[in-house]
Amino acid sequence: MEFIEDEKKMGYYVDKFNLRNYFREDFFSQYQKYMTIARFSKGEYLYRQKENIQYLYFFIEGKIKVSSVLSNGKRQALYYYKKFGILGDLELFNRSNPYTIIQAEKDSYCIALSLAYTKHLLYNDPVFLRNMAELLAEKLYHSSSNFSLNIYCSLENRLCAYLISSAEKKRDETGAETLVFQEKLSETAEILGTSYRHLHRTLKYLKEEELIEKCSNGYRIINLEAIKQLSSEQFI
Amino acid sequence: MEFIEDEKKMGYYVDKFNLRNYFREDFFSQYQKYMTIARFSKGEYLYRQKENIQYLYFFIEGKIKVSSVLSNGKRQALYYYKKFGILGDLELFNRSNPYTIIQAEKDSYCIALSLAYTKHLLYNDPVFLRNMAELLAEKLYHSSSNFSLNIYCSLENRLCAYLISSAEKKRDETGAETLVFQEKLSETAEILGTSYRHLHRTLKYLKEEELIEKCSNGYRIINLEAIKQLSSEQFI
DNA sequence: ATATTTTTAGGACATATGTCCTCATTTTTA
DNA sequence: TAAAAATGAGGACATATGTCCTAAAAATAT
Repeated sequence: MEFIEDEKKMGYYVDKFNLRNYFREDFFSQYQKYMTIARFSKGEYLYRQKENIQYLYFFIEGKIKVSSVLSNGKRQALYYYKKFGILGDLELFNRSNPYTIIQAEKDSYCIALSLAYTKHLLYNDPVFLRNMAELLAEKLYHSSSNFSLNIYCSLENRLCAYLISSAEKKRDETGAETLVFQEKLSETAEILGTSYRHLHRTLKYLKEEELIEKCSNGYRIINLEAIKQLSSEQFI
Repeated sequence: MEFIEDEKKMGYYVDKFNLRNYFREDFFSQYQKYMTIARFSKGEYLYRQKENIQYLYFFIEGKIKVSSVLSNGKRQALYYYKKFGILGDLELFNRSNPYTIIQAEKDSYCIALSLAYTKHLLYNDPVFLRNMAELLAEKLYHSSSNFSLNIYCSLENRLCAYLISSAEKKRDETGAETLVFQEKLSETAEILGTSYRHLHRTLKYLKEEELIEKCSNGYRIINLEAIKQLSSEQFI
């Protein structure tokens, strides 16, 4: 990690992502003293297992992977940060040391809030604490849903849910707008907790059933309704 | 739910479970005005989906099941409250309405804190908020670990982890202390997210490998080391 | 432009797990 | 105590998913 001193850019981000909203208004100037822009190179760790947390990060740009690690060395990807988000909430409040690794997948930028001199203030800042509780509640809900989804639904269902959540609108040759899925398949397999082989097999089924079709750089969704039905609309 | 007015018992529980520690000391008397003992009959719901949360509960006694519901009507048990714990944290902070059902499995007692008149105070009580954040962080960590465990480990591994966590010390005929697992198998299958059939098959394997043995009212662990090894020591 | 690496594609086979049954045993209810 | 219901036990078979390989296609480096 390297720090980038750039007050102007910093101010820009503070406004863009409404960072003031995360804290008590009258505390903010205190916190601001300990905020810097941080840059992580591809592959670098933001937090490692059993390390004490030193910074809370507001993710700005790049791509960051959260995964848990098993003793056989395998990693289960839990989440990817691609849009704005907060990193370190779990680590800040969880006293036991979680077996989680957070690593930059691309060069990434965050706003780092050093905890050394601000922790006591943050622990007495109800706005911040409420935001953290909401964030954690949201992540918990996401994690529980995911857990149930994994237990009850076959990969076909989970894949459909994932297709919907990560496909993006693109124009095809004819100029029509369609949803196209362009993630790397190995990464998708990791997120879905399955083998590449099986993911591929399942994509083939969906192709054969004409719900998706292969296109130059990914898969195009051609029967969105059917995919929605197969996906997590499993949840009431 | 029925309320039980019993100031004496209430005071006893407040002390026994250190409920004062969950709040700002000088706010506590305010909260106390809105606390009562609540009794739920077997089968009754504490929270249902899409209902607004009215009480935060401190679970005292009985047994309460948390589960998520899929559209096919199936429920995935997520957690059982058997010892002291707090209910409603997720519901209090999660704005979206989660697909979660919380139901008493046995007649149960809680201390109910009505939120109608205390919410604004709780939202400005850093001690409470910090406790909630810690609780949510712990639950999130538990849920994520569970998720990874489910994805990477076969039922044999998960079952071993569960055996360890829920077996209890008992004396056998000779007076020696051993660990005995006495949960209902159908319930265990639900928690582990598997079919009764497969759970049973897996217990049989463990029996054949002489890690456990059938005893009058459950299974006795006879090779704890081996079970530990198969279990979540999967986690580094 | 060619060589090298990464990604996509899929065959063959083994294993984990689910569904559906049947029956014995235990617990609960009448 | 007898009848009914719940729980435990397990056979047979189908399906989901994993592992291991091999090869084509695409992306990247030399």
